[in-house]
Amino acid sequence: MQDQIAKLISTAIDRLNSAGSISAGLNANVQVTRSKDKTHGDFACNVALQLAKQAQMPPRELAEILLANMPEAPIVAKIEIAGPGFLNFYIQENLHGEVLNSILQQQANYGLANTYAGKKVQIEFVSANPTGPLHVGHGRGAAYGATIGNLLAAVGYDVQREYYVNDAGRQIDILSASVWLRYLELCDEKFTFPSNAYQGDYVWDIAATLHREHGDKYLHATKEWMFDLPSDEPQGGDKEIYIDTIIQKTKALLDEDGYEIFTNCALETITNDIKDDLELFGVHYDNWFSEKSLVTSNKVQAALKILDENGYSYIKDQAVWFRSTDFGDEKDRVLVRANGTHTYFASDIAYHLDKYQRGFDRLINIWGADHHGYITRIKAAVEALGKDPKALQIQLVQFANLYKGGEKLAMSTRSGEFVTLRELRKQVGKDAARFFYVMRKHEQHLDFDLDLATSQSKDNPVYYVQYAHARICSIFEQAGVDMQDKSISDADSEQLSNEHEKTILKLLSQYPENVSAAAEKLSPHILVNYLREVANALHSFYNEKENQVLMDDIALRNARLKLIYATKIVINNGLTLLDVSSPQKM
RNA sequence: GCCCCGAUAGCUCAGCUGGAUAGAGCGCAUCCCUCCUAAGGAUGAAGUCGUAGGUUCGACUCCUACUCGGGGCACCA
Repeated sequence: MQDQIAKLISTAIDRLNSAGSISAGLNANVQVTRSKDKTHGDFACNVALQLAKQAQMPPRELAEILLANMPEAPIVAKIEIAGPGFLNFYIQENLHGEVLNSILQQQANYGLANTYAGKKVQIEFVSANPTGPLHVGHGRGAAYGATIGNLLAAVGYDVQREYYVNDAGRQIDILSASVWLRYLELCDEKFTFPSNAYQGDYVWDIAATLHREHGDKYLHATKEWMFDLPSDEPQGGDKEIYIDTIIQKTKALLDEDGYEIFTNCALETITNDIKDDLELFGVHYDNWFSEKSLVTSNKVQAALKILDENGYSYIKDQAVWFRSTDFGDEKDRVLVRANGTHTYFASDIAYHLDKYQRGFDRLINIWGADHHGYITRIKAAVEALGKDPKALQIQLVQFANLYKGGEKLAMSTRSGEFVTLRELRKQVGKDAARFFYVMRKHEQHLDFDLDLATSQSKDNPVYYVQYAHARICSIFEQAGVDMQDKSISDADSEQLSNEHEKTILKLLSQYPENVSAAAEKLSPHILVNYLREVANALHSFYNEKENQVLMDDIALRNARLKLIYATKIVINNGLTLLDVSSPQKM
């Protein structure tokens, strides 16, 4: 409808230009917006204000001329000029009810668009290190990424959701050593656990599995390795140096095969745990990409070679550096350390090269806000590899703070005292968690109120929206009418004439544009706010006594059933995009 | 020091790529079930849109400086 109106205006402008009645040729991108205020009609256009200068005449006068030159259109009831020169469009009354027919026909497809049909987008998100269970900090990225995926699919994109598994590197070595040490403790060895090792209980669990399967096979008495060690942090030493030494000892004592058994068991256990967690959180991936695979297939080497060939790397202090300052970075970055191992950055470069080679039209990375310093360097690398950095979009998600009883809950990963995503899900449920995580703009800090998320009242936005859906189902149950019944789809929507009904009709017609706006801006909160508005309109309608749906006037009753059925479809479609359920009963 | 995000009603936040009297929820005050789930609804009070300039016919929205929060600046990932 907006497009049709925009066309009317463009036509008017074209006519003026070709008639030469205005000295300067007018040139504008016509924007038609929904009127905020009912007294301003359904749609408004400010083009006369924009073009006033070009046309060298007062905006109101220009608006008059445009209006006079506008072609007739059956959908428009009337056009008014208002305020400083706005053109206000009123849509034919009977057209408002048309939206119900299209919703009932399209059902789950209502609101979907094919704007980006044929385009491939990849979204990489969460990608937490497989060194422990997901915690609530990862939850927001997971919810955001999954929802963005749904939204982009809704506007036609072919979406691939990917998790980059950091199954190589130092963190994994720390994990393997941590497991081995716990294993030793299970073998009744006594020593002080390193301060920088992974402390969580899940490490014990993995160690227990290995101990059950292999008995004492990998036991080495404490005195075999507890010598020539630097001091740990609590003793005034460096915890990093200390743990690195422990890793070397672990590798030496276990030899390659034994070490691999510990690493693989830890990785497999934790990765499966993460996968389960995400599945239960309604987050599904199309691909799990292994960092290790980049190493074993020599893709890291290959990527570094390209950088070198393009003249963007050099050797200094026995390390290989990337000349990222050529692309605006504040300093050059190390690719290969003096000790010969490549940095995380190096494999990440290879990973991004691989993504580009897989032929996506668009790449989206979702990172925690703490990684923002990394953006310049990865974009620099992409450019140095000869790829277009503009195809890569990095969305930063700010932190979420949990509140309970008005108190902020603290959390830290390494200490093992964190709230896991699993605990959160068990406490507030998947629906509330997913909804709350995307309720706010992603670049805004999020206060996640656990008490509110679990409360069963209108204060809780999830319940509020879900309840609207349940209420509608309940009315149909009371009516004893099947939603699919022909009497509903054939009902005459012109029966719907009061303010509550009109408000709902208008809102329902706005669903598609809300979906595309949310997708366009990668902003699920737009959809969330919209659904709250729809729920509000429904509850408001419901509470008015004269809006009683179940009544003797069959024509009006059926029209209202049609209205709320369409509302149910829209709420369900919207909640589905958020991976939140639409209960029939509550 | 440099970089990113934020600052809008007492609180938590919207405000659509500048537009017509700045919106919602909570909280507060008053009210609404012989009525389809009160897990709800209605009405009202409440804002110098962080500060100071600038661009514009028009600025919460764009630009500059500053103030205050949060985060980041590794041969960690």
